[in-house]
Amino acid sequence: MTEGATQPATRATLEDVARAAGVSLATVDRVVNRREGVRAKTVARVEAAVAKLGYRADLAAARLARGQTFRFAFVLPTGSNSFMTNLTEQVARTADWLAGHRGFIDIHHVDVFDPDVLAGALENLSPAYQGVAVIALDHPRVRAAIDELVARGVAVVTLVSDAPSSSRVHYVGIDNPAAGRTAATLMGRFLAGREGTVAVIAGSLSLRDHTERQFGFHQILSSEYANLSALPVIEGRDDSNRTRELTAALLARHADLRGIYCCGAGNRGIADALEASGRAREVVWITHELTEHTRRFLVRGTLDAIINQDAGHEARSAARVLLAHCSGEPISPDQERIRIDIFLRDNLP
Amino acid sequence: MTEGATQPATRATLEDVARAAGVSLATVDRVVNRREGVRAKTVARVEAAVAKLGYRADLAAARLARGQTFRFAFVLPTGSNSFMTNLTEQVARTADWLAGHRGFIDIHHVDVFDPDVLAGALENLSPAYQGVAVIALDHPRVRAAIDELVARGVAVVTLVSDAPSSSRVHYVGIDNPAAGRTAATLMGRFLAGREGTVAVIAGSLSLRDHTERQFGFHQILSSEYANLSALPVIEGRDDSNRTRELTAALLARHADLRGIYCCGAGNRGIADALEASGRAREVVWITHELTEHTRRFLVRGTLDAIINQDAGHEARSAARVLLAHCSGEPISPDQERIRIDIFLRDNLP
DNA sequence: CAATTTTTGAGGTACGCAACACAAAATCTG
DNA sequence: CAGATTTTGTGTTGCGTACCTCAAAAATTG
Repeated sequence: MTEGATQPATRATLEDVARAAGVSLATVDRVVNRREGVRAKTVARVEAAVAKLGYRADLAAARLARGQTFRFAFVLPTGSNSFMTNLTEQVARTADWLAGHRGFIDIHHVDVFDPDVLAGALENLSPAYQGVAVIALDHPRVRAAIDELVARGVAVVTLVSDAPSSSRVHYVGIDNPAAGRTAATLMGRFLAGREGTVAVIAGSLSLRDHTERQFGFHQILSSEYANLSALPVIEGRDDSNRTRELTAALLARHADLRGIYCCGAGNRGIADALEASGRAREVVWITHELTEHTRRFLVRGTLDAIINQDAGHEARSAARVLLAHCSGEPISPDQERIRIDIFLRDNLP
Repeated sequence: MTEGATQPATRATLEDVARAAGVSLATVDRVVNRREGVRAKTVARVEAAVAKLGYRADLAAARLARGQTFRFAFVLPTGSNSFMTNLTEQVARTADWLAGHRGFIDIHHVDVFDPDVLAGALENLSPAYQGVAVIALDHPRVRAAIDELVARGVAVVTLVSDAPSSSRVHYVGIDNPAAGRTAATLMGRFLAGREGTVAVIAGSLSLRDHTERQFGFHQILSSEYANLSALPVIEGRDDSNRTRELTAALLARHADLRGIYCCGAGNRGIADALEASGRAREVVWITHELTEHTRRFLVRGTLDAIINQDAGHEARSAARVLLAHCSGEPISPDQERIRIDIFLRDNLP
């Protein structure tokens, strides 16, 4: 049977509310926009009418009337790897979407790995921005720069990499320790009791996200998989040539190497070394970020799993959060939570 | 250095375009809304001005001026399991959001497992709806009902369960065969070479999504994991009591049972039986849908992995697709693709 | 060149709300 | 009860676009 919760066919306007409450439009306006000078009794009457008619402000009309426009700056790394390239493109697409909603995004490219350069860029941002999204570094100067922006009334969200001790209003990105733990569980279960060593390759241990991932990874590996022992973390600087050599050396030195967890970039180097060694099939390799390269390695079977964060979601979420913050609307945490995606060969998008 | 792609501080309006092109507002309107009666030469001039100024219609203003409102019907199952309850809630939340964008959602509860009832419900839907989202059944009568709606100019999207041979404009849901393959790969890898049998429990094989999942599961299991042999599929009718008994019987009969893949509901019964048998730790159990129950089983270690589809995403996506379709806007396939989530204990949201 | 058709311009209204000014009414104060 | 104060009503304008009418201008035709 089709028993539906049928709603009124047409939306109630402010005028309808005014009529229903027996007050004027101005009073309703005062109530819904929480302005002063209305008796509590009247407020109650208006709110009752709002509830009764199910009045909801027409966001389109409200934004039009307010006539506000928003300018946001996205501070992203220069050059860089496939993930960052993709993120930049997703931000550009988001900008395109925002343009239809009275919002503008400027993309600023900065060397985000240098705290001074990054902090300087944040300090010199035009005061025209109501919001800033930045791939942060958890460094005192950067933190100070963020805090100053926030103090100036600018909404700041950190993107992909957080600065938790700063006063940013929101972090858009994954829980990195949890991502590391996820990788460790996959590694442990895929190796199912076999004994041997596992290597961890990070970009740089001065990057908070890489550190957190390897922390989570070690945590689970050591507590749950006694059969596996982790080798000291190697820093590959997110560079393929360097990771190629490091991986080749690893494979040569450790005959009992069972797994590689790469919590940064430089995957092409790892793939080359693994495939050259002839041990690609037996060594379980888990890495981060779905790119055209890692996709290929996964399909080919060299790579066993990808832990991913969806750059498109991150870009859109950052824009939504900034927009909501600037226009005083609430955000739904559910929708803005960035998930830790696991990709196997079978569930690739 | 902060070299940014700085955009104009304020958006260009139709008037700006008119001025730049040296024509009147009416002409610009004719061009941007593709009305007739404008010389090709003039069209080109206006379009050049649009491009030069980077004009983008203000969606808020456009929608306001058009004054259209949209009514959508969501046809969901009556009563039912945790997943459907959650989906219903997410649809309600989406309705709340849509209300701010001149859209209304009515939720109709129907026994979607009965093709005649479902088809009847679709046939009797009020003609006031511009769009319908339905958890479909791939059955001739249902297909015909969908086709008729589409023929009447109603946008129809299938939700969670598809009717691919119908003329629905979009399917919002996961790739079920791929989900089954994903489960099989996890099963195969978690069992890592051990020999034995694997059971598959479906709700009903007349449900397309369940069939597709078990198809994908068997496909990978038989081709890649010769060490594991699948038992005949069991139909648990998504009922916990029934699955409890069936699982208990399975465990009693098959000492070499290594894994259980449940591609439907009834998980509480499986958990009970597994835990009662004392073999919860050694048997790899993989199931679908993250609910409060499956979350608990996963954390406890009884359950090894959850294949999930995000009900919130699905609800929002369906609404966005319907809205876009009705207002002639394009959709971005990227954003509307529903992912096959894998949840381990470590990456639970 | 006149008559006809096509193209363009000018101008208006409406959408629902925000924001403001000012007057009128109600309430409170001394 | 007069005066001061608070609360409410009336009215206006503008946001950027859609859509409409009617007239003016330009191009095309016979």
